[in-house]
Amino acid sequence: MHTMLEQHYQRKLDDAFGFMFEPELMQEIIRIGQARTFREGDLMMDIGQAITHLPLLLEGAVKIMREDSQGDELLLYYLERGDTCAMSFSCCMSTKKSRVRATVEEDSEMVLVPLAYLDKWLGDFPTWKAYVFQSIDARMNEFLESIDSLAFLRMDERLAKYLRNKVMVTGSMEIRTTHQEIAIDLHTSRVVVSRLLKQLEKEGLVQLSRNLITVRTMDLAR
Amino acid sequence: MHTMLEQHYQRKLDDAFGFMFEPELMQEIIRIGQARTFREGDLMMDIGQAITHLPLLLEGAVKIMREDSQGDELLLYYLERGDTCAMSFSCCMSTKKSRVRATVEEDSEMVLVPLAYLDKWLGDFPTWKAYVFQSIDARMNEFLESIDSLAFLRMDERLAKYLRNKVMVTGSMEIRTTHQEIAIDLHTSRVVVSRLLKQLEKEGLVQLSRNLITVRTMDLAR
DNA sequence: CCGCCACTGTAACTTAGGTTACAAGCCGGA
DNA sequence: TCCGGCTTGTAACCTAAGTTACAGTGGCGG
Repeated sequence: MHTMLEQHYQRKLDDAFGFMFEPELMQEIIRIGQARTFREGDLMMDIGQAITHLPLLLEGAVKIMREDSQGDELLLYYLERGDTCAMSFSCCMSTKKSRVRATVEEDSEMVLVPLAYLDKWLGDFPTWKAYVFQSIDARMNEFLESIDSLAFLRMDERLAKYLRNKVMVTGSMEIRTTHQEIAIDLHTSRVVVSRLLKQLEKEGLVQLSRNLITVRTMDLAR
Repeated sequence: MHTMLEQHYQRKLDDAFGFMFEPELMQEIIRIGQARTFREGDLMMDIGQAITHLPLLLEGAVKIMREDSQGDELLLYYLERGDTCAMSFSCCMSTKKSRVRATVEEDSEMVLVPLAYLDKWLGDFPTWKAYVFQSIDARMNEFLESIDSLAFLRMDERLAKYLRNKVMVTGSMEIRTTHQEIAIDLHTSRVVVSRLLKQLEKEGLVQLSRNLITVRTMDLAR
């Protein structure tokens, strides 16, 4: 049995989705959804794990990664406020197993909706349908972006793009991370990242210190 | 004004989609769709071109490629009988511009449905909805496959995978193409392809001759 | 305050893959 | 039949990126 979302979450839900969903759908989400809070570093979903709910992100950031059989990883994209996992839609019709890993990048709040409702709402709420297809579109674009980067860019360009993206997602020019972290996200080695970062520093584009990269210009290469 | 699909296409439509769509939907497609035939090498759709119709493939194969601003290309996947362009679904809600190039790999027949009907049918026909989401799921999987290959495989493994895939799509162990063609699809250089193919030949996995690669075993490197 | 550990810098080396160059074979058309 | 263009093979070379090794440094816990 369900209890309605508490005020705190209702307000945030409204901030993130109120402008796009019709009131009846918002009511439905409040009635059905379960609120969840995650802390930075939490593993929200792993590869192969069964998908049972759709997350609607109210706050924070979630990092979506791919991993191969050898344990090699690659960052795909971030989910932010107003986003959801577009792959759940199609999973819900077929596999129901996650093909990606989702870890919490910044403390996050979200509302979880059981998969069963997704389909029902498609017919009931036009704004839900629009949101679903818009999410799928956004994710397909992210995939194409990833493919472009991997196929067409050199590592220094991928690094610059990564930093730019990180600034966008966090909204800060101060990137608090280690070279090792970046190496994992880009699927390269720490030494390579240090080398290329040092190059960017020599060009005056960033400033390096321990656990911190300060971006000096969004003009980062290109 | 529309004329109904002629018998020839109706039969093929039934072969490719009859088992999955309800009769009312098949009737609707026959009433609305326009049949088209393309020849090998034809450019069906280019990047930036407006999307107005959804293609339902009855026969043949269509190669989907990505291109960057410098004109560098990369093969994404093939569409075959029973397939459709999943990206059109989401395009239809937003951009309406193609982000990929579609060229005809083998002479193809298809039925084109104006985008306006996609949305309508979603509500009217459960099998259509299932097909749409299953197509999206399949394409997302292809994207993840591409990303995995680019991020985690060496060029020799990507080449082997490419050849395996080509055998699957064409249903023949004889691959009629040039090293240059392969180089474009994998976004590498002809010399590299020749080098690696020669290696595969030395290992007894393929046999090379002019404009022809004969695959000797589907065991092509794992 | 000391010692440890995580993080960073850098050198030296290796390797995959891209580039240039050229020779030779095949094939179709004049 | 001969020419020219497309295709393939291969060598020699270059560059980006991965690897190994090690030194220095900053911060935190004991």
